This record gives sequence, C-alpha cells and structure tokens, in this order.
Amino acid sequence: MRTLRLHPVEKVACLERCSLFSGLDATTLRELAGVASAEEYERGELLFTQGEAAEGLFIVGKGKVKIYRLSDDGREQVIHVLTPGQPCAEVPVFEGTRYPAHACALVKTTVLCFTRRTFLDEARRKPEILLNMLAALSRRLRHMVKLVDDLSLKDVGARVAGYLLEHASGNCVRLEEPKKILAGRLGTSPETLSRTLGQFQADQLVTVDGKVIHLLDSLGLQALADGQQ
Amino acid sequence: MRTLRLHPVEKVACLERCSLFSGLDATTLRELAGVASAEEYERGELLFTQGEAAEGLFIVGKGKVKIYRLSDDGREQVIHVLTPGQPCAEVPVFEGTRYPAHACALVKTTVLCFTRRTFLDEARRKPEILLNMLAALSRRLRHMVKLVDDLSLKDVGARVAGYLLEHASGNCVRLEEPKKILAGRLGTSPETLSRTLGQFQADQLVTVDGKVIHLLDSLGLQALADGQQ
DNA sequence: CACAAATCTTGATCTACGTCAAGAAACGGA
DNA sequence: TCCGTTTCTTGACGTAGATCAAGATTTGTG
Repeated sequence: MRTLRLHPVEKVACLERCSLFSGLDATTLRELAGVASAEEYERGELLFTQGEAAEGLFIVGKGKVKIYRLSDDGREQVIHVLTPGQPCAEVPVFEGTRYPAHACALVKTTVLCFTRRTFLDEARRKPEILLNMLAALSRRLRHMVKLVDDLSLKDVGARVAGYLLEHASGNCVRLEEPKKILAGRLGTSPETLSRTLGQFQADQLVTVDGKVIHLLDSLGLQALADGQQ
Repeated sequence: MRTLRLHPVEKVACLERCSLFSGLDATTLRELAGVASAEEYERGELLFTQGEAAEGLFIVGKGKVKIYRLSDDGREQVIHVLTPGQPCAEVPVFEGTRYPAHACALVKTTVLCFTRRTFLDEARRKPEILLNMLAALSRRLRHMVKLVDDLSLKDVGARVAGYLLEHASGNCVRLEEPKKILAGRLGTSPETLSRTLGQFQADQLVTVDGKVIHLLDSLGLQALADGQQ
C-alpha cells in the first residue's frame, strides 16, 4: 500500500459516486475529502483481514476489491466484489467492531480511507454531516424497499411505466443508458423491455424514437404503474 | 394531539421495533427513549402537512398513519401506510428540509417523536449513537440490495435454501412466523414455499416437522443457494 | 371434546417472462 | 463508403411459479 497525493477534486469525484454521500452539498464533500486519505493497493494486496479491529472505512475509487471469508476447511467464499463508488466496511467501522471478512485488491486499486475517529470528530464539529449521511441512507433504503415489493408484486409493464413517469421531464424521457442496462435495473431482460415498450406504443401510451420516449397518456401509465392492468 | 406520559420501558419497546435503531444496546435505547416525546393522535388528525418545515421525526407505536400527497387537481395520492415500528419523515428531518407530503392518523395512533435538534445534540454529546444508527441503516441497506438481486436472478429454491442457512442455529431452524408471512418475505406464495420444502425433503436436504426444520445437507443447500441448480 | 377457523399441503391449470435464435438498425473506425 | 461490432427488435418456445380449488392438519374456544 502507498499513500497517494490526490487532488481534492478527484477525491470529491470519488465520494460523489458513493451512495453514502449522495445528496451532500459541494462544501461538505470538500471537507470530507480533506479528512480522507487516498491509498493505492497493488493487485493481490490485502486492505484488511478478518478479525482485525475495524479502523478504516474504504470507498473504492478505481479498480476492484474482493471481500471474502475463509471457511474452516480452507475454502474461500467470495461474499462480494466491490467496484468504484462502493463503500466497504461501514458497518464494523461505525459499530467499532472487527472486520467480518478479508478484503483483497483484484487489480491495482485506489481507495479513499476514513477512520472511525474521523467520523466521531466530524459529528462533534459539524453534526449536520452525519445527519445528512443518515438522510442519504434512509432515502436509498426507501428506494430499495419499494423496489423489492415492486419486484415481487408488480409485473414488468408496471415497473416500466413507473420508471418512465419517475424519469420524465415534461412528458419526455431520454434514456441515457443502453436498454440492456436499463432492463437489468428493472429486473427484466432486454427482449421483454423492448416488447413492453412496443406494446405501450401500440396502446397509444407513448411514442418511442430511439433513446427518446414521449409520454402520450400519463394517466394511463400511472394506472399501469399502480397495478390495475 | 395530546402528549402521553409513557413508561420508559414502553418507549424502548417501540424504538426496538424500528430498523433505524435495531442493533443499539439497551443503555443507548433508554437514553433515546428519554429524549423522545410520546404523542397520541385521534383518527383523522394530521401529524404534519406538506410544505411545513420538518421539525419532528415520528416512530409509529400503535395504530396506522397514512402518508399522502394532494395533486393539483385535488386528487389524493396515497404514498404509504405506516404500521407500528415504521419511522416517518426521517429524510426531511435529517436534511432539515420540509415535509414532502401530508401525514394523517387512520385510527387512534400513538407515536414517539424526535426533533432534529435532539439528534444534533446527541451527535455532539455522544457521537456513537449516530454512528450506530448509520451502522444499522447500512446493514439493512446491504440486506435489501442482496434481496433485490436474489429476487431477479435466483429462483425460489435458492432463496429458501439461503433463508434456511441464514437462520439455522446448529442445523435446525424454528419458523417463528406462519408460512404465509415467510412466503411473502421470500417473494413467493405459500403454495410454492410448501412445495419447495417438500422437494427439499424428497431430495434428502432437510426434514420438515411442523415449524421445525432440520438441515441434513448444508453443503447441498449452500450449492442451491449459490445458484447451481 | 367437538366444532369452527385458520393454516398447511397437494393437484391441476394458465400465463408472464426468460431464453434461444435470427434479422434489422445504429454506431464507429479505416 | 463499406464492413465489423454492438445494440435493438421480433418470433417461437419452454418453464417457473402464480392462482384456483379442494382436502388435510393444526389451533383455538366455549
């Protein structure tokens, strides 16, 4: 591991990608960036090991980090592979407990690192920061809770309609990501997404023109999104 | 609305049911209960209205609260119905913004109420409390993220196997909730859950005896949970 | 203990949607 | 402009699992 001298702007950019900090204003992000240290790990290098006291919370900036446990029989069980923007070890660091697993860089990786101490100090100095973090997490949790019950109770049509309404500006949506990715986000396949949009068009609910979708009948879409087929 | 004199133990019991505070130790819960005020609302009474500065964060103790918005054309859109244990308005309170919707008691309801001020004070006085709340939320968020991709990528068998492994003590699971509820939690129907357990039994993976399930082949279950049918 | 109510199991049916495969469009570089 | 690559659409097909319905089993109650 070596410590990097990273430009504050780069650090802020890294923080912004992480849901823990989403919604914080620019000033606050700069302050947080100021107290984070940037570190670089070589491929195969360990960030921390299971059982060690959890001192550092990491945000992946570039590269990939594998989180894994070693079972009694020596088999390695991969729990997660972290990509840029994802935080790592928040729970044990916030709790002040030990790391529950090992973390290892899969490729050359840069991360930002905060200590528990840092957050305790920030909380005393400027409590709004932690409240904002709580707000960000609560917001995201809400989102996920909604997504979970959408996935189990609603059909693809309802989810697509919901997505369109949620992302409409005026009555027009620009898809920034390829449909393959969008399909994944909605918990379906590209083919089904394509068919669903085709159906919407046939039903005069929208017009589709490449990546631009115009909403013709928002009320109809809303009815679909709410579940009355 | 009237303020209640509630026994601390009752307040603590109410906090414990809320995911925001899950994982906090008894002492901390008692401290938080100490700074929360208990309030009772009559059926139809408003807890807060859209646009009002968000002063209070509420935890539903008994009853039901409807969260809704009034659209321009006067139609009322229900966003959510809160039941005991659920928090309400965390995001705007933590952010220090305004309530984004109305909240109205559907029946006679008791709630615990915290102010933004309370949390700011706690943060200065004992920053660990907010860190623990952050940990609780992070933990729950992890859970939901996992659930979301389980729901879209894994079949019911894998989810049931995962659930059993996760809740096993020794190699035995006691189901505390009726299967109907459990099925919902796993994103499936009671019938399918029943059939799945039946299949597991036929495959010598478990034995089912009423609410008690014994795991015979944890490795087999693990393989299923990991997705290799 | 009997009777009602709820919960659980099992079978039969139906459908939404994932998957495979093959064209059609759009994109991007030389 | 042409050609390779990726993205998108459309069709045909199979299947996991929801739903409906009818017993079986457990649970609670007077």
